Amino acid sequence: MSQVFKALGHPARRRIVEMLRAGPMTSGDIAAAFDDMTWPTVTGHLNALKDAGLVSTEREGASVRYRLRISAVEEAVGFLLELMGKAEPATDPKEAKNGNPA
Amino acid sequence: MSQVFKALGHPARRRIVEMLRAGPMTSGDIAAAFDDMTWPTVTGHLNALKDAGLVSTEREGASVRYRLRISAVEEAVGFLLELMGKAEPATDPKEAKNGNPA
DNA sequence: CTTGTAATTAGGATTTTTCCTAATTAGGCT
DNA sequence: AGCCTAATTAGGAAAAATCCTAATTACAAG
Repeated sequence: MSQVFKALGHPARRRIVEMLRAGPMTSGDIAAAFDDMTWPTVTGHLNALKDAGLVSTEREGASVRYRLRISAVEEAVGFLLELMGKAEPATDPKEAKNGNPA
Repeated sequence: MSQVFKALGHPARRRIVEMLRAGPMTSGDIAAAFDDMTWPTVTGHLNALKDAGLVSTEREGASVRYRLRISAVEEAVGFLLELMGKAEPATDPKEAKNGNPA
């Protein structure tokens, strides 16, 4: 969970996931959209997003396609909605930490 | 927006906002809930949350009460829902503070 | 004013993040 | 093979985050 929020804490990475909302893109296309940073820097951000589970990759010939993983977004949404009182805490045995009188 | 996500990227700070969901608390009560970090460290986290707009403060005698600011949470939710295709992009006057209709 | 409690700020050591250039891996093509 | 494009890794400098102890501010009560 920390990694997801941390990943979204950087403007460049938010911009990337926004771009991916329209559909998968290759590293090159993503990197080309940033004229203010180098390709390796973009790769670094993509790695951060991947480590957070926010994107997945598929190789396509010489290129690599990055795809948004909605399920990771849903996790974060769940936490926030719960914070707003609009969702119940996950009754997962794993992460249930708070006694929530809903 | 970066500050909100960054703030939520730390487990201690997520735990604090979760605690505040039940209602406002004083610094002392919050700090007392963390036996693994010192009071100044907790203050640091509270400052981060405040800078992000996630909490507000009111002095109450010698104590200071921290209150969760739902509106900041809503902003973040808006971004994520939009990412999931379940909400329209905010009518983007640069950085819409509050004016997000439904 | 002095003392005690609540809370924050100051200063600094350590770790992590960020972002560059240079080098490298991976794949396609002739 | 050799070469070109696509993409990532390596290495390191600079900046930011983390978290401590010590000092300080804010407030209430005697």
